[in-house]
Amino acid sequence: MSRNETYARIWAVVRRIPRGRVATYGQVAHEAGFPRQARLAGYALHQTPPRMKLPWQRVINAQGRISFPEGTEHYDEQRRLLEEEGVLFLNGRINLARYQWRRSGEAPVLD
DNA sequence: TGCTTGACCGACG
DNA sequence: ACGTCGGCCAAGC
Repeated sequence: MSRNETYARIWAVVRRIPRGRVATYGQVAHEAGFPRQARLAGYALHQTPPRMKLPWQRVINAQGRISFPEGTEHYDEQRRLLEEEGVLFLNGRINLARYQWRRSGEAPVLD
């Protein structure tokens, strides 16, 4: 499988994440068909051309945190975009139980 | 070619 | 709540 094909599959998954929800790198990789390759998802996003207008901000790490160091432009931008769509941060952390995107039929979303 | 790095993760102490 | 380690694998030098 070519590199572009691999990235295309990852991008396709990211595009499916609804507004106001988030997914982890590992989850995105897994659903794209690459289990245990979280880094691949991160790398694909890193390589995303800005003009693609992908909802990249909806991908966060498994700890419920933004993967950029706090205080960087990237961090601020991602956090702003997420808060704009209603995602709440508590101590720099997103509650995955509440905001993680799940395909219908899986795990309940609690309040 | 080989080595290091990284928008990662899960397990373990 | 830390820190460490091994697994992953594409990029970049």
